[in-house]
Amino acid sequence: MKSKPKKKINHNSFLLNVILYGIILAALVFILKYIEYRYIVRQLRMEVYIAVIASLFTLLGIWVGLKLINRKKNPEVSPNIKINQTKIKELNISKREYELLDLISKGFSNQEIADKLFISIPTVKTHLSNLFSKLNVQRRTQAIHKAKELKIIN
Amino acid sequence: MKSKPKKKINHNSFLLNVILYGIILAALVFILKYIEYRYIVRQLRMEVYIAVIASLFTLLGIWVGLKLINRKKNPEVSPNIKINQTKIKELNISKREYELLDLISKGFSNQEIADKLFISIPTVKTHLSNLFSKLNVQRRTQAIHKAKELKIIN
DNA sequence: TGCAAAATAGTACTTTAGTATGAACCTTTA
DNA sequence: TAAAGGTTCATACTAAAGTACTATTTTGCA
Repeated sequence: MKSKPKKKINHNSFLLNVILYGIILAALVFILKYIEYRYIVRQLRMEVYIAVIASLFTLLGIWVGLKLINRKKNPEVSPNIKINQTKIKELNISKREYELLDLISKGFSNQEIADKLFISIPTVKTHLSNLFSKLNVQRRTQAIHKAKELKIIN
Repeated sequence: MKSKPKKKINHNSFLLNVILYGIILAALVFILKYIEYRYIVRQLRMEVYIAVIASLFTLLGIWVGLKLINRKKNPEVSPNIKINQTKIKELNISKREYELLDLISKGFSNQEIADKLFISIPTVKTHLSNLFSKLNVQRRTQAIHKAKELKIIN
């Protein structure tokens, strides 16, 4: 085991890990077969045999599960959370309102939003006013804070 | 299997899951034993037998691994990033100014901040005005956005 | 101890934000 | 086709935020 040449894994390729897992699995099967033929009385110790295999492969499975999770987590870079679309619908926030919510969270003023979206300032105010009601807040900063808490914006 | 009374799991207790896993494991072992005595020619199909057990328990292990991860992940709430203290010093943001920055990011108005810190509104405005200069912004929403980008607040 | 930075406060002003109300217009759908 | 929801705009307000000074008091540190 120790004399086995180290396989260097310097990039997190999914395929590599699958292959590695396959090799380990195959190796374990052969080891078990080997043990079977040498030490185990076939009929009597079946339960033990099963338990050993089950435990080993459970651990392997846990390891694989953790690996898979890490693969998913790291590329997130963490500040980007999946947006809770359900909550948005639940609060009856319209597409346009959500658009404005996103813009105020980026620090734009009503004037800048109006220019950006080619609408008038009163329209911006109307949208925001409605949005604030739906979020149950009074100020844009509160809206931003609450929206982040509810995971409806990043 | 289908007639089995549903076990309602309404709280995510660790112990419960461990017990549940134990039960499932035990059940699988028994099922396998049963299959063994009925359908499998003992000596010849050993490899198949091992493969089945290994696969099943690997899947179980993956499931358990994912469960364990979820238990660990959710309490993280994830948006908490390490704050870049260096950047704060670099921008010459004072302790009080940083305090105000944190409060505006939580949606508080000048009046609320004044009440909370037992200072006057003009003082709040002075601090914020100075803070905005240092962050090179004009509005509190911009300040919040920029501060998050610079990782000096969460 | 004395100085610089920080914290506090004030006045006066401009700008931006937010509320309330009414209304027109456009899709979508019952 | 009429109702409903969404988007748009307007007016007239009030409230909050932000700027630009000046000035006093604290406080940390060389």
